[in-house]
Amino acid sequence: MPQAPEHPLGFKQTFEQYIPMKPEALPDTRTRILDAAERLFTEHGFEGTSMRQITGEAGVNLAAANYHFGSKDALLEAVFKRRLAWLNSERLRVLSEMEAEAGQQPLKPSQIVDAFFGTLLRMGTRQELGGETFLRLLGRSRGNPNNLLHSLLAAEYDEVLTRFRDALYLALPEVPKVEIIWRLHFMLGATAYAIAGTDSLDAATDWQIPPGEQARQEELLLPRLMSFLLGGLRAPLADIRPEAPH
Amino acid sequence: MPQAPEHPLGFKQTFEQYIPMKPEALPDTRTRILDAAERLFTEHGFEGTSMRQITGEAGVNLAAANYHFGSKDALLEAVFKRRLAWLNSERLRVLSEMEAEAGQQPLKPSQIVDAFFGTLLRMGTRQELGGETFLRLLGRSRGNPNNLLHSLLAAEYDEVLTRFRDALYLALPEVPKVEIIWRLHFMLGATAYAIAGTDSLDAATDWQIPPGEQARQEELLLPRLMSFLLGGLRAPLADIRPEAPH
DNA sequence: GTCTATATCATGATAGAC
DNA sequence: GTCTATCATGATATAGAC
Repeated sequence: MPQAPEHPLGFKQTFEQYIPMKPEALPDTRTRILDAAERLFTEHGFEGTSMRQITGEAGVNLAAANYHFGSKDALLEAVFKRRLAWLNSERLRVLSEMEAEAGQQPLKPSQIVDAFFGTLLRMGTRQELGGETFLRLLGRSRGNPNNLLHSLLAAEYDEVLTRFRDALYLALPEVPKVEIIWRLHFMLGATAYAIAGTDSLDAATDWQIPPGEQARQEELLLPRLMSFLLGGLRAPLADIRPEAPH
Repeated sequence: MPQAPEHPLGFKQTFEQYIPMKPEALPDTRTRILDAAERLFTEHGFEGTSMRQITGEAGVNLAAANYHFGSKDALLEAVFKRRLAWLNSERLRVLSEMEAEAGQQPLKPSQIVDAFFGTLLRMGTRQELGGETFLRLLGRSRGNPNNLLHSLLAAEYDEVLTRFRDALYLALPEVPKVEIIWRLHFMLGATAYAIAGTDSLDAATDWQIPPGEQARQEELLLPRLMSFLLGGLRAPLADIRPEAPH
């Protein structure tokens, strides 16, 4: 057996986890950095992750990250854009397809909610799209006080939120528009929290669910979330004393 | 006019913002540090805030913070415990009072939900309890990957969540317990998101609400949130093919 | 209890050889 | 495009005078 190469141990181990069989199947440097950053931002947050950790896990040189992305901020942007571009265009595609099938008929609220939130949750099962890792990262993004991240999200979500809001207006003509906006926010919150999955916090709050059941419970998240969201979306309106007509 | 004292400019300005009239009304050093940390953690996050910023804003010396709290981690813990101790004991008090009034009758779900989430939102209107600032900090805490914070929250929430979960079991005997747990999570998420209030993100998502209306809309958050939460809590159960009886 | 001064270390970024 | 070496900065924490 040849000796292990003289790389520092950390580098070698990390490098090998990317090439279990064929070295030529390694993703390129740029992609390896994005993958490592996605995973580490999810686990330790943006401020809690250093460029050295990222490049160490990716098995590339520190300077390579700055060569490819220019700065840590720009890397964060690239991490989110890679996934959100797919997610939001897929959401729009599904919604448009539903509308085309329905012809002049208005869509059902459950269809719209599924096109938005179901598309998101199903993305979490696809490894090539970031899977659970990106889902958790996205679920936590609102809690992150990073300004760059918020303006990025605002820009990436602008079109898709407008489209889905308008679809809900049409599907629920009897509900005041301002109430639909509020409830869309509440739905975003319930979903973000559900996918943010923090082990230590969950350990204390997932009481009474036997460990063997956990995996099965996970795959039932979508139907449970859907029924909760739709119940909230169509709940009787709060009794609000109007000062101006709606 | 006497010359300004020879303090560095930053210190003097920060100091004066605490004593508009009577110097003897200044909170003590410990409290000033807690207040400054609470505000800065809310605005820039834990990792994004330095001890120098905190002590600078509090108008105290850097070494004083370490003298009083020992470390930055311990300061974070103190910031949360100060508010959560009040909040969760108040929640338990309100729930117990309701149960005593109801005698043998089960509580209505709306009472339980209000005791938990209404107590939280009403806390946000009381400046002496941290007001909006602490509410936003708490709303973002799940997105924060800090391990210390999560174990702290898990410990602080353990008792109160168990009590409210059990109260919901009694109030909704026809709903399987596992479904109640899921829906309690969804309610936590919708509420956390609603109070996390991030200006730049809200700017893009609070579409179509005229700026003059925003303040009035804010005070209507509670009834709107309550009707959404109750709608979700009591929604028809998802159609899940059971493999084991509940 | 509060201050000054400082020890010690990790960070993001870059210069310049190859 | 990738490396080594390094710079400049800012972080937490503490020693020790008062």
